[in-house]
Amino acid sequence: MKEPLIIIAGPTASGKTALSIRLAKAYDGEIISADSMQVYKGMDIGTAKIRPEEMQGVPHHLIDVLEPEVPFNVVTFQQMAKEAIRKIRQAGHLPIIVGGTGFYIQAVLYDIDFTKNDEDTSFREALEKQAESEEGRKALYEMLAAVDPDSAKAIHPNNIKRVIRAIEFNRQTGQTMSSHNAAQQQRESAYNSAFFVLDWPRQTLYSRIEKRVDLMIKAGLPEEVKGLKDRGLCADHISMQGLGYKEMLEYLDGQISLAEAADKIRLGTRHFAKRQLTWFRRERDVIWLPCDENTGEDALMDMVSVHLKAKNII
RNA sequence: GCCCAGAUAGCUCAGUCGGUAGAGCAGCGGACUGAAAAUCCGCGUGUCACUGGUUCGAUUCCGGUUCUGGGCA
Repeated sequence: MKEPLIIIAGPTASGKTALSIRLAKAYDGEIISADSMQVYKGMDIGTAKIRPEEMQGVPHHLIDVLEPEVPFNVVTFQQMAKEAIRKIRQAGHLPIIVGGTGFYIQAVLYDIDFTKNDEDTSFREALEKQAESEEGRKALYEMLAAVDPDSAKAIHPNNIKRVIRAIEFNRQTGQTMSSHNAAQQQRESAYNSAFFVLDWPRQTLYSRIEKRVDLMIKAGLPEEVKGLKDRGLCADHISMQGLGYKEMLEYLDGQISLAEAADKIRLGTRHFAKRQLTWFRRERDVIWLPCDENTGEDALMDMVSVHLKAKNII
């Protein structure tokens, strides 16, 4: 029998946190955050991070584990999440992954193989340098087409980030990205899992997002980012690519007004929520939980519990 | 009250020397396997304000009406 695993996913501002706490308390669970920004210490307001008093004693993993200067990525996440699951099971508890980063969830759920590479980034840096010019980008795409035609077909030439990664992957492993992806897609879930996605009417979700962004700014997002900027964080850091952070940096640098920054955050967050939903739609075996203003927490808990019982998770 | 300029996609506007129209943004859809809150791709029918006239044919020209700016009283 595979190990049990609950996943609570959904776009930003869909109510994942509240549901996860209730679930954890009801079924002796511990929470693993699948969020690329909440891992960072000192980034609280802009990430809508759960506050310690809201945790109600439920253990949380992968929140506040890195300094914002440190790069974070899916491989690190996968390692840390697997370790957290192991510990939670050891304690006899139920692991609950909660978050909106679909890629991270998939990496754990299907135990995707991220072949270990060496730490040497000089090759990638050379490719990135080449990508600065129009001709360089063309040459990179042609390089990919020569070495991995299938990936070249699948990746748009403008998506230079993925073109570079596919070239790098081939260089470091001797395999093609396309064959690796095809193999990984065959994987079965590594767990006896229930993958829930909170699903709101689009318009309602968007107004929840707008409200949340306004609250963040009132709650002191500009000051939070000011503090990070003062300690040396800038747009080059991965942590500062987070929504709310990159726009506030522009504001603090005097490039845009506070009102413009707020507009950009609202818009960027709506677009982000849309992308999250696109990801979950293509994911296999997800259980959509329809929500609207009248959906109570109890009703949500009931829906979830029915599925968990059917899968013998509880 | 008079004069002038507008009225075209959800918004800002372009355009049609008369043959029923197109950009940006918004919105929608999609991709994603070591930056993923990142990165990238695709999708444009709308009473061309209303109403008469001229015309084979009017969103386009002409008249009137309404509304919105601006100006003069």
